[in-house]
Parts: sequence; C-alpha cells; structure tokens
Amino acid sequence: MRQLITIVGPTAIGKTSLSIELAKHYNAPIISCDSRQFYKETKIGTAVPTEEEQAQAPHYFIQNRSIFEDYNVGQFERDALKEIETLFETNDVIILVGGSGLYVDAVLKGLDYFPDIPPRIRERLNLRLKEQGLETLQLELKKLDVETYNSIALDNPHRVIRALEVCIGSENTYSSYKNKPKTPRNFNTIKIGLNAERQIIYDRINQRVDIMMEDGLLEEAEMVYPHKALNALQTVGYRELFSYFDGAISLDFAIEEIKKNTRRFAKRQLTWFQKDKETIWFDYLTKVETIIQSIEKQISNRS
RNA sequence: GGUGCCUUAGCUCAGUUGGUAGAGCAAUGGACUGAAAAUCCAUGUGUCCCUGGUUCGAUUCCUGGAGGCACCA
Repeated sequence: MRQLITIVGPTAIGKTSLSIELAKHYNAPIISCDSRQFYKETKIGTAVPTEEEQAQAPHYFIQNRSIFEDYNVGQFERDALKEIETLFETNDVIILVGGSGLYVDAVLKGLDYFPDIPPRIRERLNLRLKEQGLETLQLELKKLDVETYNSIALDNPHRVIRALEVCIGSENTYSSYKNKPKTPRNFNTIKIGLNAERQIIYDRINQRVDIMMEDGLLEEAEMVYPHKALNALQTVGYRELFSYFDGAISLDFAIEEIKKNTRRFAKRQLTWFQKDKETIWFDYLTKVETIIQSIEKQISNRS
C-alpha cells in the first residue's frame, strides 16, 4: 500500500531533519508543503533545506518557482498530486513535510474546485476596499451570496474579497462551489507532529533568526526589496527588513520584530495542526527509531 | 553622609481627593477552501517594595526600613 508520511509542526522545530532521516530510512522522496520555500529568490529567510540536506534525498517543490510567478494553493494541489502520482509509480513511501497547514490539507484532503478568476477582479476589489471601506464590500456580498455572507468572518477583508471575486468572476456564487465531495486519495496517510514546550520553540526561533542574519538575510532582502509588493514577499523576515530599508524602523528593532512575528506564526501553525485529531505528536527530541516504530505500527494496523 | 524624586501586570507607565486598579506593548486562546510565513477575532495576567500606625476600611495618608535615580557634600 502506498504510504504518504506527513510531518507537521511549528517552524524551527526540526521537521526538515526528521524528514531526511525518514526519507533515508524508507528510501523515499520528500515533498515540501511550504508556501514560501517555492521561491528561488528567498532562500535564507524561508529556511529551505541546505544543499547537503537536499543531497541526502530527492526534494520536490523547493525553490521551483520565482517570486514573479503567481502561485496559490489550488495550483499547488494539482501540481503536488500529479507529482505524488508519478513518484508512487517507483516508490512505496513518500514523505511530505509541511509548515503550511492549508497546503498540507490541500494535498491530503483536497480543496473544492473553483474556476480561475482573472487577477484584475481582485485588484479592483482591493482598490474599492481602500477607497470605500470594507462595509460596502460586505453589503455587496450579502446581495450576491447570502450563504457566504452568513458563514464567513466578515471583518476579514481577504475572505470577503475572495468570496466576491468568485461571485463576480464566475457565473456562480462562492458558496455554490463549496463542500462538494472530494476525490478520495489513493494512498494511505500517516501524520506525525513535532512539538516542544513553547519556551523551547521560541528559543529556537530566536536563535534561528540570528543565524539567518549571519547567513546574509539582510543582503537577500535587499536584492528583492524593489519588488516588495509581490505576494511571495509578504513573508516574515522580509517585510520587517523592508521597513528598515524604508527608514521606518531601526535594524535592531526589525530583527526583534522578525523574531516576534515568527513566534506568532509558530503559534498559528500549532493552532492549525493541533486541530487534526489523526496527527500523532512527538517531542522534538524523540529518537527517529521511536518515530519509525510508531509509523510501522500504524501501517500494520491499517493493512 | 544630606536633600529631592521614584518603586503598581512580563516591560514602559497611568490612576485611585482612602472603598484592593488600567493603558500601550509583550503574552495567551481561537478561526481559516486559490493572498495562508497571508488575513482576521477574542482574552487582563497583580502581596499596588517591606514594616508599623491612623481609619470601619490603606495601594493611596503618616512613621521607619530597603532598592533605584538626580543633585549637594
């Protein structure tokens, strides 16, 4: 039976090294499920696996895109499933490592189908948000799609605009596309979560930010600074340095902000991942052998 | 050594003309269907430095002490 072993957990907990250990043990390829490690131009700040690490197992969806390309979960779901399908032709086990909860769920459970919407619709809606405020957009959504109006977080502009762009850019309402039956996956999924005491996670994050700065994050951010409006650069570690380049904050403060925002990001990741009751959690110091034993037990239980 | 000011949440500080207290930041919890490292929502955590006194009641007033800062010697 095809096994997809998924590793989730907060940033800086050690997902990469566990994934490589497991990949070596199972002679398996690694699929990255990280919405910021796709981009070639942002290497240091997104903590992509090093060349040495990548040499130890085949990696997919690492730095395979440019920040100038538009990319999103929907495309990733299609790309990843296709890749997984191909890889399972020659592998029994695939490792999936993910820091982006939505992207992991897209692969494991699937998203609903939505038609492609021309980007200019969102651009127009963003402009209206800026000029007229959120309330008029909420009212428009109420007119176009009450069901969504009643179910989404209305004070979240991204949600309102997303629903509206689907209503406007397709011939149907946003809600009409939602909650359709998903195509079942033809592989078995095992979910491993890595966690640690909050203070330990935070210490690791703080240390890693310092290391990133030593490794040249400042220079990397400077290279992409001219394109700071790109979606791919709405990323912790870059935005704060952009503010520094703008002259709005000091470098020391920017670094503190990177640490803080990374901590908050880690908390959001935990909130997302801990909701999944199928995930089996391990302390970040757990020996790989122990985790492999647990995986083996699950595989034999299911077959 | 003397004089003055300060000591309240993790931090910076407000405040109570005496009825045990609140802002910002930090922190914590949560949501999430093509922006997701994005975006949004919710939450106040406390020997009010210690001691004694006055008072029905002291974080607040008074005595003494400790620590900090400034100035004078």
